[in-house]
Amino acid sequence: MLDVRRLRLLRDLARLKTIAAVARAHSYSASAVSQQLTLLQREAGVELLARDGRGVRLTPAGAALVAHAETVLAALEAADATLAAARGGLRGMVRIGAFPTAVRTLLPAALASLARDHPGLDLMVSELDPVAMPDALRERVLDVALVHDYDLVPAAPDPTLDATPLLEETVYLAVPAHAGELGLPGAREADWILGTPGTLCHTVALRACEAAGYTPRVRHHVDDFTAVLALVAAGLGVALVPQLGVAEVSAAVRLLPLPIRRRTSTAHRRGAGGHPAVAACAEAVRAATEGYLRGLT
Amino acid sequence: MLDVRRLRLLRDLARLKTIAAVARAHSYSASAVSQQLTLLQREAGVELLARDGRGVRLTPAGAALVAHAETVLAALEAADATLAAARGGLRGMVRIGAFPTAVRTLLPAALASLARDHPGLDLMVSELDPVAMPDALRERVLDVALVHDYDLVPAAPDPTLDATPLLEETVYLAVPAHAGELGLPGAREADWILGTPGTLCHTVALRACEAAGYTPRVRHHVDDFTAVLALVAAGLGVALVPQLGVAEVSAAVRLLPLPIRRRTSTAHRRGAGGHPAVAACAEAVRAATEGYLRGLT
DNA sequence: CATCGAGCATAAGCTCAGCTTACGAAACCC
DNA sequence: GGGTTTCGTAAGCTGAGCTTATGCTCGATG
Repeated sequence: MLDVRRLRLLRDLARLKTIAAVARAHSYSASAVSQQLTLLQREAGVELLARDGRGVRLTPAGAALVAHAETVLAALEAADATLAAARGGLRGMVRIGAFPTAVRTLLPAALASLARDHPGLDLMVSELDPVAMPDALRERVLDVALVHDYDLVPAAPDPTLDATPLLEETVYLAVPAHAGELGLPGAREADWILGTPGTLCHTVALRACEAAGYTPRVRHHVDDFTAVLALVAAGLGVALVPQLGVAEVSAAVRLLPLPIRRRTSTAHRRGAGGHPAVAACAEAVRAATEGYLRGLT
Repeated sequence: MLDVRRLRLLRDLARLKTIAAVARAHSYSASAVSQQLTLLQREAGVELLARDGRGVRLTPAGAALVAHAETVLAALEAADATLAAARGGLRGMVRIGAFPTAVRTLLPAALASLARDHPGLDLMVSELDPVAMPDALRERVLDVALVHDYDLVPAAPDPTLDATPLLEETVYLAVPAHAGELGLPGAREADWILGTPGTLCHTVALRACEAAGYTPRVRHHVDDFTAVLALVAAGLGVALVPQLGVAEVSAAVRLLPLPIRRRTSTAHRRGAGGHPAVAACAEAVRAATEGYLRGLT
């Protein structure tokens, strides 16, 4: 019977593409991973990977085995979840990952209700950029995460994670109130305020401009939307801001709704949905979101 | 993450009831099994077993974990199956278990066609009593087995195995031609020819008589149905014989159909259904059965 | 009721799976 | 063509997990 630890390495290889990366993710030496994958191939009796340049790539058989590995690991995660339930339910550490805006808007109420209803839970919040969430979940650094999903960016459906939709917002183009231009095309010649490179916001803004037929002149790199809006109000540039990012609207800023939608979901490792603490967190965030949206209207 | 080897031990404990039996099944010392299960409990953080007299029993949490273990192990078996398919499909050893009658009637044609169509397969047939089949499958002594399922005996649906129905027969009461009695009640005073104790045939005959309101006077213990019919023809007693058991009917034997049905299925470990060799065997047996039945009418 | 055997747990010790570091080869980049 | 990255192999060490030995408890049996 196949060794599950090795299957996990193979699955991670499918995602991380290189043995060295898998080794880093598992805090192993690259040699150890290489050895274990070689042994897995011997067990399997088929070539699972082949050299490709100075790296490796999965053979079709390897990819097929990865699919099975996903189900095996999800089943193990589910087993863990029912054990956690048996262990007395809502106790222990839960690590929640959220993007900065959510930490300000959605999470406070959710955390308060969780702390009140389940005093046995040790909640830990990590502010993280959305792009880093999936990896953090998979590497078991996080248990629950708030993730984004734009139309513009390839949302790569992830077989190792389960996501349940939470809310959908419109994205605005924030421009100084006195500005004359309207909409994305009009911002072609404007100075742009983007997130720091590598963040999802950065990518989305680039893609949006690209779709409008130009590359923006990037002038500032700021992640915090309050700060971004302050810069816009000061007339220093334009920026993309999602609905959640505009808590109080300054009179010096005009918000032009764009046909870009931002969907937010709560995510967890597949199989961990049965974990009572995970389920409680997801539910608390959902309730807090509902409350927050009701408070806005 | 839970250790799969330990989960397997727990699952087998659920079936075999005692640590000692699990140890025997795995060719381990009882101590090793005990240690591993203790470690599994530590990993789980819940009591999974509790002492019960001089044995152990599963706690509810333990039973719940066993259910998850089943799905994990089935997924691993499925992974094995697709690897076998990738390995070039129909090569390697396949061990088939069948009851004696099937070995005579159904299997020859099936084996011939398998050997012809898939020369890479190494077929091994083991004659085994039906009651021993499930264990042999689980312990990986067999890959495919022909199993029985009477209305009379508790067919205990087995979550670790998959069975697909193959054929259904009537069971006859075989009596000497000159005998006057008719049906089961009339055989109350007769001498009975049964299988050796412990076999399924033995149990079924006892149950049938029990249902008719008496315990049979057992005179002979014979498993081979040809031999049984010879004894009946010689006037030495009566016996239960399934349809497959009566190849050629002697004039000295009268067959009275009973309202007892015997269903035969092909079975394999859950998840192994995708194994090309296993699938080919099951299909060959099915085709051979069809041919055999067509030859009878 | 005393004895015996079956089942389980713990202790102590040994072996091998699987990790590490060290090294070499091959491929991309400048 | 050096420098860097990636992978594989060799050699060696450590700990997980096996064994045997021992003791305890429970139930069956004469």
